Amino acid sequence: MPVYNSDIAEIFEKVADLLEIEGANQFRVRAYRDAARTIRSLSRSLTDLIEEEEDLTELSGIGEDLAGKIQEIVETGELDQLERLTRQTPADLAKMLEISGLGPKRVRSIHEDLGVSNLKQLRAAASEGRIQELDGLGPKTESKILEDLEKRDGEQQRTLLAVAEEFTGPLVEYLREEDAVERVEVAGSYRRRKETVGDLDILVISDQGEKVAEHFVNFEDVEEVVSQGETRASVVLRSGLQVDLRVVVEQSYGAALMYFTGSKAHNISLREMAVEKDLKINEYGVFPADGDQEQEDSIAGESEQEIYRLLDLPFIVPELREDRGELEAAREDQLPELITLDDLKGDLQTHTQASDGRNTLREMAEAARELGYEYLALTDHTGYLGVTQGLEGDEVLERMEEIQALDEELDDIVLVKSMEVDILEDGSLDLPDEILDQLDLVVGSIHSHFNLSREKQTERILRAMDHPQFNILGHPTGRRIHEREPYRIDLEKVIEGALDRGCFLEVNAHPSRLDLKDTHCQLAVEKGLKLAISTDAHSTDELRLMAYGVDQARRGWVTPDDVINTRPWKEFQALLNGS
DNA sequence: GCCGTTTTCGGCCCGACTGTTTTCAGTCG
Repeated sequence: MPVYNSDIAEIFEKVADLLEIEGANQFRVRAYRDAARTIRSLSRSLTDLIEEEEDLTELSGIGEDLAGKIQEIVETGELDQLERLTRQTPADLAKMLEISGLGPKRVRSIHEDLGVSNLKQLRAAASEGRIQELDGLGPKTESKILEDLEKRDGEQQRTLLAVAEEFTGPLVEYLREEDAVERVEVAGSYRRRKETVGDLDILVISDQGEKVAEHFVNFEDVEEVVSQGETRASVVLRSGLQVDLRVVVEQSYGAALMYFTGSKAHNISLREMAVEKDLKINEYGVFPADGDQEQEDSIAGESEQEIYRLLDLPFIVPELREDRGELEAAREDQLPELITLDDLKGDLQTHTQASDGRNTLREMAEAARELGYEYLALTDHTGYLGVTQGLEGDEVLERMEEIQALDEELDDIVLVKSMEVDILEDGSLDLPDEILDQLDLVVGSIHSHFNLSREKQTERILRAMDHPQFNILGHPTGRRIHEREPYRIDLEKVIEGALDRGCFLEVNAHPSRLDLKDTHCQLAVEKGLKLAISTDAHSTDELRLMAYGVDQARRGWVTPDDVINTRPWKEFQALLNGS
């Protein structure tokens, strides 16, 4: 049973929770959390790194001790320290940390003074009024705990970026209606273009914070006001999405935008760099470390550029601000020139009415032409999938003739004869060779037998890529965010296999797929593999989803050169033919 | 527990809001 990075990160997070409740040194707790974060954002598996005898202490936030603990987890699947901790402190206490308003101190006191060890007992204690008897806690906190416990039944989760965007427009527009509002920016993971957002972080420039906060909490979609002050406020919308508002004056715009964009890890690293230069960064600006904090003493803060410059760094785009090596790269002037939407010359996975799409071939072609594409691959499904009414045998050949005919008619866009071919359980392709030979582009995808072992699934994909006509592996891990886990594969082997065979991996741009994900893109690029960014559009409207694929690729450090469909048609064609 | 162009010991990002207090601890982002 292989141990995954996420397993190790989870163990470290549990250790951190329990240590925190025990009242351990906060910096020691932070070390475990930092390590967990580093591990989660790693593109390579720790199991492999250990196998190759790499030095784990090279990783940021991993020292001798934690490297040893990682080794222990990889070898035994568990961590002795965690077992010991759970004997002292019930592991269920950690769940109480998730209740808003409860941190380690309060959880500890509730446990020690009331004997409460799990959420059920917490609910009982709260409804019996025993919580408010404790020192430093009162009736308000108690009723808030009860409220949160009730709400948890409908488990809140992160919101897809594309869904969050729907809520953002009207809210931003509403904020602008208030005269005191000079400028509105949506920051946070939204600005970093993360695939999901936990909440929305909105920055407003104004010198009348209180007025703006008041206007904000009166938005028609607000269900609950969590907090409200002179410079910040938090609300929960009817959709369940939390929105945090922060108001600062113009002179602090850059500092506040940086602070509110995050990531938290990136900001902490920046602040540490500032400390080394005897400076202090907060959301109002950059100040001398020991000086006053009056606004006029600010050395920088109006723009993000200015703050980076003060730290001898070039501007770092929000998508890279994850503390995943961007600061080191910036210091060495090695930041990648990231791909943009404009770089793409074509879409390489689309569907029409011929299988499960909504529009006709012609409608798709015209929509792609309007987007300014040079080429478009029409990749309807093959027959294996009953539900999608894929094409078989002669139908495929007829289809290719249709594509060719329309291609000849339209002289300003190339229509690529292609199919999304099912990869069958044994790794063979769902079309006979003589038909595959007729295609200009083959996208191979897995749509069945998701539960094979990691070895078998990897082998299946490698065998499919062995076929000389195979070009692009569609949605390589098969995940659907919040809906379906990725199938188990050894992605590193798949990437190396693709390199060996002259194949490419897809970055599927659909907002609920985004597959490859950001760290996978980064791994592929590091290994020198080229990617295809495709929408998997099932209608003309969905061709516009390309932007999400580009966002994801940018988060994965992808440059235009790393992507095959940034090439003009002739070059692209040559690339497919392996030259 | 990690880490080092002042350090191998002594630091470790920074501020707002709430609820409970009567000056602040705890929580949160």
